[in-house]
Amino acid sequence: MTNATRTWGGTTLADRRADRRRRLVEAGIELLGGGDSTAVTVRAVCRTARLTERYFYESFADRDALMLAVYEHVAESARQAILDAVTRVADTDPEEQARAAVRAFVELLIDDPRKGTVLLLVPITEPALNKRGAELLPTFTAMIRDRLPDGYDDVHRELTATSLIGALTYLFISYLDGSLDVPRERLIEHAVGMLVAAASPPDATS
Amino acid sequence: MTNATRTWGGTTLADRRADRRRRLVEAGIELLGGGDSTAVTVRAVCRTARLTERYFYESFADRDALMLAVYEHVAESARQAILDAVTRVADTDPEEQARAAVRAFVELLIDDPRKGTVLLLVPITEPALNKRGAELLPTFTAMIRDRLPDGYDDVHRELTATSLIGALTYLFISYLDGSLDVPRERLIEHAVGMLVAAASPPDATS
DNA sequence: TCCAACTGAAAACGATCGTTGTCACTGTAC
DNA sequence: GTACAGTGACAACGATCGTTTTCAGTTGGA
Repeated sequence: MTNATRTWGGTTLADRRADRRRRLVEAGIELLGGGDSTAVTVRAVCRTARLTERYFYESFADRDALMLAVYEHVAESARQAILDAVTRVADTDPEEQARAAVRAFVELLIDDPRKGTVLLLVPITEPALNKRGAELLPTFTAMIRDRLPDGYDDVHRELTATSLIGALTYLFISYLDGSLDVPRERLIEHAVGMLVAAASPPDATS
Repeated sequence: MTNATRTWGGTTLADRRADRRRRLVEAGIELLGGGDSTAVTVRAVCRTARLTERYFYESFADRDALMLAVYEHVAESARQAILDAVTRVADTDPEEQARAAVRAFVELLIDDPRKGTVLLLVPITEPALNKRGAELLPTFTAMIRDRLPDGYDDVHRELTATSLIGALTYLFISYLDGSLDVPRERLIEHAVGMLVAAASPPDATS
């Protein structure tokens, strides 16, 4: 049996367990960030984290549990980054808030492209995440749909929100893998422009 | 040694070989259409095609060769469907041509959702296709980029074309997996509307 | 000091995969 | 009818994977 209070090497068991878990998740990000989810084997994760398989199953029931934890960890950091950026400019107009959100997201991807890959590519790639994991994009879609003006019917709002998320996702993916070679500021401005245009109420157009 | 002219069961060797290859590709579409590329094992393909492994390697050097052939087959059918639809209305205005192209593509997806999955989802999923196979989306992107009005600079056109492809792709993916529950005609009209709006020259906007 | 908890490395197990090889059988040409 | 190309079912091989187990060493509390 284990003893959570007993100290070992200056730390408690719970601390060491948490540290090992953190290293495993970080190793998962590192490997999953390469874009090839088949490279994320239990052995590779353990080797990257400099741990043995025994400690893998100390923190995760199976490989899928790690996948889920990795995705959730990255998604949570993205949510936090966006939320922080928006609340930091909560007293400005909606366009400025959209700009702050997009900028925070893009800078997160640039600071750590692995996270961008995990966030945008892996939910589609990995069967373990197809069902339970890929809830970030639908969440964003619903957020945008609910912020669209009332001038349109529900179908139009759903179509517009879905289109926006698809456009933003593909923009970021292309920017990440280098196939979209544009200045960062132009990318941000374009993304913000689409959001703002969609948020403005309909006037003369159909 | 083989003898291509000798008849067997009323057909020549070349005919039987071609027929077996066709059945293998069809089995690949069937399995890959499920969205899980790991389900496409050599054994599963052969079982679906009611052939044995020996005939698999008669037509394909290895598993990746089949993957490529499946993708190319589906992509070619999509290209043909779009091209046929556009040429059929070659004498109408560009908006009507865009409508015909989108309608042809959407109807292809509806007639055979497996093809839509292969076309839109698999190039990202399957490592064997990440490099060589996924050339359909960049091709479409370039096609759209070159058809955008001259009023913008190259960066804007690149951003707009990429956004459009991303939006269309995600729209179709969402429509295919049922998460975008809208009437088919609305989907087509929305897609056409985006294309037409992007193709119209800039006026008062930046 | 002694014992039990903890650690690290690696072997082992069963499953599945891609790929190749074997073997008995069937239809066709001569 | 005999030899042989073609066929179909399946075993076999080596590799890799997820997962479990073993085992020798190390650390800290009693």
